[in-house]
Amino acid sequence: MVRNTQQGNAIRQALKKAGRPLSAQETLAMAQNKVPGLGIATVYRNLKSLQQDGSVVAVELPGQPPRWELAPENHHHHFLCNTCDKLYEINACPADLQRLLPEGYTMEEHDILLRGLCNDCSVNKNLTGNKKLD
Amino acid sequence: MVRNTQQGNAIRQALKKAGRPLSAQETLAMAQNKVPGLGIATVYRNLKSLQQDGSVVAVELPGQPPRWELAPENHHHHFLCNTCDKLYEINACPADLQRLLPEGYTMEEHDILLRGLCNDCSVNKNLTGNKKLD
DNA sequence: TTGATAATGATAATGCGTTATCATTTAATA
DNA sequence: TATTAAATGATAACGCATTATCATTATCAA
Repeated sequence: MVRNTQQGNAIRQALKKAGRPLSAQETLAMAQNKVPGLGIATVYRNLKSLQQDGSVVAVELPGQPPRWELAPENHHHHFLCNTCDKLYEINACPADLQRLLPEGYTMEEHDILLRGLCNDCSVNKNLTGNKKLD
Repeated sequence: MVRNTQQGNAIRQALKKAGRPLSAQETLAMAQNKVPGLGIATVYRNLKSLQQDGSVVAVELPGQPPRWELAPENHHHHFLCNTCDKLYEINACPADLQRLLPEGYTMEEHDILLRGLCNDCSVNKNLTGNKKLD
């Protein structure tokens, strides 16, 4: 029998509020704003069961541990900021992927990850000393 | 002072002959055809120094350890076969990636990984009992 | 050929993300 | 409210890829 716990709620709300895939540590940090004593084991436990019931999806990245996002409604990709290391959702997809395939190959899925500077980091980069934000 | 060893040669030849990025284990297996006693530590040692001198590049994949390929001449992407798990080079690139970016974002790199069945596995899939190859 | 030492092979150790353990807490039902 | 067992928190243990260790081997300049 599944119980409605403060910790579980805080974790789900963190993912929802973030609106982007979170790492286990990011999830912990955000959910601790609601439940200060929250432990990392509980984060992993909850992410795992949310993934198993289909409400959360793991986003695998090249060369780093997965992040988790609420089960997406639409096909989409991601953008990883080289500066703040946040992962963002990109609601778009290249049109001509099939043409990249060599003869005889069959494409079943595709992973696309764009990297660079997110809006926040692009803005901050252009600020000089006397123009700092907050 | 760098020495020219059978093991080092076998490892470089394996990468060259394969023509696709190899995992550490794949590299070991292929190079052992030339040097049967080869150990995995030597594979890692050589891959690391080849990477450091720039003649080999690590290919990071989502959710799995890296593979290594000879330093590529052209920008390219990869195709991972869902059946044989081999990684292939794809010498093509989508044209319209910039348009995927949200306002204010700056793209610096992009990773693209196509998945599905390679030519060999596509062919084998369509063979019935009495039509087996080799 | 020989001597110095770079490189190797076997394997123990490491790092790190994740999971298991278990005593304690807490949600939910009676 | 008391009861029961699901859930939690602290942390030890695990899995696995990679690296360090060290005795041994093999390269190569003299």
